[in-house]
Amino acid sequence: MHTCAPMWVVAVIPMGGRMPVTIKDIARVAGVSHTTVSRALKGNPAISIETTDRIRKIAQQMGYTPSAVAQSLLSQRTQTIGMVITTIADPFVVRVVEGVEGVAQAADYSVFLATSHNNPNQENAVVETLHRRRVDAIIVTSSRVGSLYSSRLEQIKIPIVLINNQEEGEYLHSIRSNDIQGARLAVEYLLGLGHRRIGYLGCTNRPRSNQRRLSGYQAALQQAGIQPDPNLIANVAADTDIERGKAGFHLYAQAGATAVFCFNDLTAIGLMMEARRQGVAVPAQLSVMGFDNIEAAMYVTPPLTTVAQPLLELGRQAMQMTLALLDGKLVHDIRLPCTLVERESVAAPGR
Amino acid sequence: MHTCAPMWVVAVIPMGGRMPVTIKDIARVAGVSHTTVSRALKGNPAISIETTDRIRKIAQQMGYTPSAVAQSLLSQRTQTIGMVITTIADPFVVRVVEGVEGVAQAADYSVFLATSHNNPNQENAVVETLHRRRVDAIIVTSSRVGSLYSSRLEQIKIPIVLINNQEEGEYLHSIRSNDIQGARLAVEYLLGLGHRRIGYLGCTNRPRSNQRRLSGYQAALQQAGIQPDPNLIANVAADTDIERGKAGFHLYAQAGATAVFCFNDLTAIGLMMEARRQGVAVPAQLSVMGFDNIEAAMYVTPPLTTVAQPLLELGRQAMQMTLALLDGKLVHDIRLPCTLVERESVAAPGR
DNA sequence: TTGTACGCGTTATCAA
DNA sequence: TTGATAACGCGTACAA
Repeated sequence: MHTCAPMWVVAVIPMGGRMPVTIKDIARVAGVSHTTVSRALKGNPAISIETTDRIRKIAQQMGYTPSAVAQSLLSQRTQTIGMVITTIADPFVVRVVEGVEGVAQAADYSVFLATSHNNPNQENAVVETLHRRRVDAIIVTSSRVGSLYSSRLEQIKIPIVLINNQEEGEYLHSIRSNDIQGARLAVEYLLGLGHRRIGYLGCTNRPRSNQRRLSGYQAALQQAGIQPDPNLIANVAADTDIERGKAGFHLYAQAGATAVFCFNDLTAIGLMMEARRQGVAVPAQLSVMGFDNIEAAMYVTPPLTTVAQPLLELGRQAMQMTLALLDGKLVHDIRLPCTLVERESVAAPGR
Repeated sequence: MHTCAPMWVVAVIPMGGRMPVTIKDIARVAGVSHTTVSRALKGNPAISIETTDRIRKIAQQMGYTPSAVAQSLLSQRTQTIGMVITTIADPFVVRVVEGVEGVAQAADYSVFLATSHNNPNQENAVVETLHRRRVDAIIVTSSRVGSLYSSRLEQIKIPIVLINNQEEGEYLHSIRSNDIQGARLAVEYLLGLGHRRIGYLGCTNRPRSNQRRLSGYQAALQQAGIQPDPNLIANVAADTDIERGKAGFHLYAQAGATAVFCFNDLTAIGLMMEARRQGVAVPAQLSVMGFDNIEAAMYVTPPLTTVAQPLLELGRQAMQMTLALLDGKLVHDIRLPCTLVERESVAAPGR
């Protein structure tokens, strides 16, 4: 009697359950113990070549993928890191995330994204969640808090790397760009063009960075023999960076600045928008300098002259530092220099 | 004999190992079984009030956090989803991620971020990694491939939600904005202002969306009794959207368009940059219309008139759909309408 | 060369 | 009211 079963059906592989296939499933099909399967898949030389091949073939056909969950439970390592950010809506953050993710992926680490919305409670909550998930390390960007949950972080004994953090901490590792040097760079450039009445438009929600940039600004002025004028310095509280920038227009209108150095690019863009609305030409009547070099800085009119923070590099090195820490290595904090990006929003002061 | 032990030291709580504390550690300290600890922490009414309180206090002091890894192994659920994106550098993607993450966090899900760089191999690799980590579901944005790994996705029997995907798939769920309607909206607006020679500046790396927007463009023209002129249609291959936009300037220069509808905002911005460089005024001589309504569209000069894709909403609803699927509910694909955002890069054609 | 037994941290079942 | 035991998927020490 002739059946229709084709020659090449060697074994009937049962599939179609909802659960992922495990080494036990493979073991059952292959007629060996799950231990043998485990060894075969890892290329353990103790297992005969034929068995290994056979098992691998079956595993492939059954679409087997090892469970990182089970492996983690055993190894006490999840190959996972948590990235705590204020909000992904911040273009500053985006580049940093990009840097972290790239290095992480290359090192076979996966990244949990967790946003805190600059809210201390939520920041505590996400840290707690990450710990529950047993991430191997945590990277935090631009946190205001730090001190708040520090006692908790003492208990969670995993590497913590802070990027441009606003608080100091003993047991934490940090990496940041050199705000002071960056601010000096900006102001020296303006001075070099002949500006004497230079404004500083700062913020209130990132006190530490703001303070550093202000210091750099003041240092550059003093070195040039100019006494900083308080009227030319404004730390504006506002809902958004753009709003802050618009609100800072008085530095030109009232205080008579010929150039304004802004806390960040979005603030600078806001200032330029307000200037245009008021019919003030940038840079002919007012020079505007940003900080960060976000992507949009290239596209605005005029293209924004700014201080570039090495955002991508900040993220990359943060992840590299994390890997080093996970490797048990000693690391020292890192401060990356900023660079000036000359575009068209700054010119010599009008006569 | 008098010892120095102070009265208030009720128990010596051993701490300071590198491993996180487990319920067994707590059980040892409390002098009960780990089962009791588990029950007490979960508020099981079988455990006496005092024992429960005592155990909870100890757990707190020891800084206990349950291991999601162990819980996942048992429950076969990780409360985790994977988000596959091309690159976080795309402002389009950023908003979508924001939407997904917000809803996920509220539902107590964590999000793995995985970038594919629009590279099919890497896309396969990240899907494999996510499966290894036993994510409960996967959300993919703007994938070109889809078909490539579909056979693999058949084996991984978890919900897959595609956002603005470029390929069709049977067993996949999808959510996207209505490209055709959005494009019609744009072109009808231009027609209403009196434009007759309207260009379309498209791309090659997002064939499906591009085709849909082109269709909408053509439909609007035909409905107005205008035969689409092939010279006014350009699908430009370029490294970046900005480059594509610059390259599309010939639609004005050679083909004599009075308005150009661009595939996306960055393309439109590139076109405006080139126009400015060539001394062509936007919108006086050339109207430029974008698509997406990314953040930068507000800041460029002139502010870009564009079609808003509901990016945040796309992300939100994708995650909500995912939650519904995880809940075993039936869902149907979603198409969200686009809206027109009038700004200043479009005007009536010059006489 | 292969299999058995145990443990990772947690929950569920059954027994006391 | 509490405890012992098994199980989730995997890897490893030890035994055969």
